Amino acid sequence: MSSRSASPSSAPPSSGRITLREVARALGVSVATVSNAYNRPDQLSAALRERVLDTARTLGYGGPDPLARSLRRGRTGVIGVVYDAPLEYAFADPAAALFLGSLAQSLQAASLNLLLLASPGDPQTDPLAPVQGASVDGLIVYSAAQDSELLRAVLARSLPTVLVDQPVPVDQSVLGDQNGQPAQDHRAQTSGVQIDDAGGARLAAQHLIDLGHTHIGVLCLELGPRQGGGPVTPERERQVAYHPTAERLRGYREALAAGPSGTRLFLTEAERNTPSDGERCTLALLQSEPEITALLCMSDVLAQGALRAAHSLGLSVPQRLSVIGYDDLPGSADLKLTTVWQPTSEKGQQVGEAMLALLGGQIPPDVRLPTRLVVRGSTAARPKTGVQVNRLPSPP
Amino acid sequence: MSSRSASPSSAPPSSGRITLREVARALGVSVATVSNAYNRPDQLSAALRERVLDTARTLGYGGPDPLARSLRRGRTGVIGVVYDAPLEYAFADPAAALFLGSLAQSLQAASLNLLLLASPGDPQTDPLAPVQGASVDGLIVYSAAQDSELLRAVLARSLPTVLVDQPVPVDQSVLGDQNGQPAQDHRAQTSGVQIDDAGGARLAAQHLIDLGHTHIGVLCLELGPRQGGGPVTPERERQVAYHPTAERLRGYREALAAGPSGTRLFLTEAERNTPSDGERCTLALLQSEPEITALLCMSDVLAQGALRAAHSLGLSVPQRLSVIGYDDLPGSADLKLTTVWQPTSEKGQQVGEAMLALLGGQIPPDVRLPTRLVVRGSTAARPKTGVQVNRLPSPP
DNA sequence: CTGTTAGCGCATTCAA
DNA sequence: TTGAATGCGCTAACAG
Repeated sequence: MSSRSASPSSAPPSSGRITLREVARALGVSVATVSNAYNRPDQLSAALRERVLDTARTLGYGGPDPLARSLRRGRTGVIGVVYDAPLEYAFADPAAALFLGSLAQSLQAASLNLLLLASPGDPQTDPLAPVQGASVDGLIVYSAAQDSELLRAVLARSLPTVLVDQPVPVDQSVLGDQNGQPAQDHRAQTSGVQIDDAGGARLAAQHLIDLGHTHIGVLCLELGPRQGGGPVTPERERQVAYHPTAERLRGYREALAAGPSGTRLFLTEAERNTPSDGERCTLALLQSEPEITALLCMSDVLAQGALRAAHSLGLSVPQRLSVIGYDDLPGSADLKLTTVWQPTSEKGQQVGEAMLALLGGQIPPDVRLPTRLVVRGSTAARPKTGVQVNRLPSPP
Repeated sequence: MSSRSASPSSAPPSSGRITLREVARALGVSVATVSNAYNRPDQLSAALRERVLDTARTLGYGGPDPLARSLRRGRTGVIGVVYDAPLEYAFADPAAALFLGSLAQSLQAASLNLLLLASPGDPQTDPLAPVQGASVDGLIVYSAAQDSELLRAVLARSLPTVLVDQPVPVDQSVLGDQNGQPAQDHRAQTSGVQIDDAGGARLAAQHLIDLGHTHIGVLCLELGPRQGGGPVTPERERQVAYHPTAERLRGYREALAAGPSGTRLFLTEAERNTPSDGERCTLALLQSEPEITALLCMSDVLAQGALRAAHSLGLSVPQRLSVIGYDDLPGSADLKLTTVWQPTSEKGQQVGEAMLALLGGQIPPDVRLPTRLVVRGSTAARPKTGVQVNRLPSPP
């Protein structure tokens, strides 16, 4: 890759980058003095310090090497954010972007930067390599399947860790120690921040039930990593790997159980959290279940696709089809989307603060943030029975 | 912060983290062997390797310390992305998110991760510290004011660098060397990827002129870092610090110059690239210039705000007010927004590839990507003269 | 195949 | 105030 000479027994300022030592030598002072000029100005005279900084500039020395400094100090000033999906569409989700933005902001206050760690889509490379090999002071897990290798790898690093929208595993065996030596208890360094996923979902489903809907479609986020999408069988539903998905589903079911019997849910799983996938799922769902008059979407992004599908089908919203999202993205108001709001920015901030606390040696309590139903224009009472609800065109 | 004992002359496995050496000692082998077990499996017998890995696990050793490894190897596997704005709203811009996503994806192919480097909003901390102190193999500048301290600091690091939507400075003096020692020529390690900002802008303005509009409002992105926003005076216009803003403005002006005389532009500057700021600017602009029948927005985000403003003012789009955006975000199609498309994802990919090339010691040619006008439903011919175009309600 | 050695570039005791 | 010495934890020669 590079042809840099690697001479073990080398002449001093051989190639490329200038070091602190060379600056010291050029000035005839010790390395400690130069180091102090940068790190402890009070340890030398202002005049000398000025001289040091000056010749450093002259030599083109840009200050202490961050890497060496980190090694020596034992801190990197970097916090890793772990995704279990390729980053390409971590960013495609506005809710994720929002979260990251506020997280970054709260960490910046402590001069910490964010390192994005994503499992590569490429199955060649080890998906654990990023978390295992990152030089970071702490790790934030944005969404990892429960009981996954990835989560295990994160906890195995025994770094300050914050789990977002995901319970902190209590079982030490996640660390997979098999011999006598007990693994360190990661919980001392692990904290969690979650929203009331199930509660919000319950409110959403309740709202539709109150409006008289009896056949309700559900557009699910992924149930597990790299699975297919499509209709959700009961078995599949039992082994949901992503916690938010599981919780929202639970919320929907709870509302259903509390409502009039005879109401039914029709579940379908999106492959990705994108509008176009939401559209595709909606089309498929309405095709196979024409009696559906309302849709519960696990994200506003998916709901946006549902709205598109309704439009292309000529089904007016909310008269013929009610749609509810989740997240309440900025922009959802323009769409007049009824949805479940979650405090995305605050979540980012709380995560940042939890990390800061952990870094400071404290153990912050787990945080649980509320959700709310925001009723806008995309939901209405179920169309009267007897009317032909969905006139679906035959598939193209 | 922590009470870790720092004993210089210490007993071997004192506290906390296990090291490679301790694993070696526990096994009675040399450190090289343990290192090889991780890095060069072909250098030892499978059996021994297994034994090594086993006892490592037993001891709770999670593999070589990434930091020390980086120091030794001279590579970190991290690429820094530099913003000149607080990250909190770097993410708020979907175009930025899209770009970052595809960038991350293309870098992941080479097992590189992205470190987000933003100048803190907090004026206390040194805004250059992040770029100066980041342990990275390369730097990508997403948007920095021309001739800024920040840009200088980036180039001063003499790392492989890719400038996005921004010309590569040719003037060596940006490095600010004042003494005899000439600074290294950064251009050997610097490459640029841009879009045809001006061309797209020209098409947009041309489109409005062709439709007969004569009084055109312009919603500008920030002209320079941390400035006020509001009406743009000619002086301000002459010293635009952000290259894309300058180029788009130039494109608008070019179309104007080529069109019928008498057509006028009314410029206003947004403080931030957000819908609500776009809305605010639109309101202010239409208030002070009621003859405006069309708006050129420098981003779709701003255009979205313009649409909102038009809606709240009761001005129908496009009958009473034409609106053009810039970027063509996913979602803009749903808004039926006429806009200038740019290859955001491809840009990210090209930037990634340029960085990879630089890292490989090559010097990739600068890349220039095309833009296109996408005409949708938000633009139409200028309303007939004589009609009271804007009946503005008095300000609330 | 395995062990020894010499630093990567720096921050920090401690003695001067 | 300043300087000399000691690793942070690891990898890459090279010698055995």
